[in-house]
Amino acid sequence: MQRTDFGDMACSIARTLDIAGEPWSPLIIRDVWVGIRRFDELQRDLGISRKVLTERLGRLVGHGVLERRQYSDRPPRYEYALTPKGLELTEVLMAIRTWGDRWTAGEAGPPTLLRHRSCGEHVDAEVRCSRCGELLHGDEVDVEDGPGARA
Amino acid sequence: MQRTDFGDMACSIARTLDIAGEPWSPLIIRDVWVGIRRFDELQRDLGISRKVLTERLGRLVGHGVLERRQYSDRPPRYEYALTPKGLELTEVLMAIRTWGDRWTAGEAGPPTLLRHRSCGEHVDAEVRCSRCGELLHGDEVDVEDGPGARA
DNA sequence: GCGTGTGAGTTTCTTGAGGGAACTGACGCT
DNA sequence: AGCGTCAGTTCCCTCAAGAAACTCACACGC
Repeated sequence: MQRTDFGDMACSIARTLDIAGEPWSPLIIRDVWVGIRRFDELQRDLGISRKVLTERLGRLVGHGVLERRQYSDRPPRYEYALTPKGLELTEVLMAIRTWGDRWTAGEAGPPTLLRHRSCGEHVDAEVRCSRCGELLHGDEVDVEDGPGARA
Repeated sequence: MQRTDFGDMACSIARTLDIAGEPWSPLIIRDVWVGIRRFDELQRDLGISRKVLTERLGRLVGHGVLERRQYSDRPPRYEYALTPKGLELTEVLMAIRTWGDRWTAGEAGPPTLLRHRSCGEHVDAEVRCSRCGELLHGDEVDVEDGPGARA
């Protein structure tokens, strides 16, 4: 958790960051997404401190992004899985990945490829307009107050 | 900057977070995007400490996401603007906003509306497949190693 | 039954980033 | 001369991140 609380700002970006924007949280979600679900696996893969991992997992579970479930009774063992809410966050992660591939990959090329099962191809995520389907660019939209403004 | 350096992980998400994932950075980019470009405006709007704002702006400029330019000669006054690299990050912000609207807005409704100039409507950002154009869901893709894996 | 190993955390300690508030410096206004 | 504005700096204090050791419940091999 950051020092400042983003959660009660009247901004969906700030509120999302409050849930999943702290350092490590997006990477934890990415790992769970690609199948790294157990505490020790996560700790090793990320190089995160165990204390912080505990705290982040608890927070993400608390916000309904991850679900903790027991996969062994004796000994008691747990793993984490994405909830539907968490699964939708992967769309944001894919958009981030597109940007990172474009602007940070360099000579070596992208570290990962995404294969879309329904079309079978290597694909990228694109951000498009929900009405006209065109690519949505930041300089082609106007941000206006919505009903939930000034919370 | 976080304690741990995400920049040299072989992951476009981690690298992107290293550039723009620290606390406050996405909100600074959002503000510049919607026209809040000056130091004092940003400080007031976000409630961020001036020290941290200075540091974040410098970092974002250093990574080529923002550009600092003088808009007055005497007295010397500066403002910040998105570079093309920074402007593309707004697509990520719009995807984040979609998620936040869906999962955090509640009764009051979304704090902001996005009007797409080319179609004139209030729209949302959707994440779609670059090949087949379908909505791209996290559970419909496989993540494979790319050429830049294992950096 | 005893030592070893494993998974899933806790605890302790140290360091350093974030928050707050005051200060600086160049200039404009009256 | 004095006040206000913008764009930062500087200072101090607190609290979160990192590292490493410790705990606890159990399984396994001998």
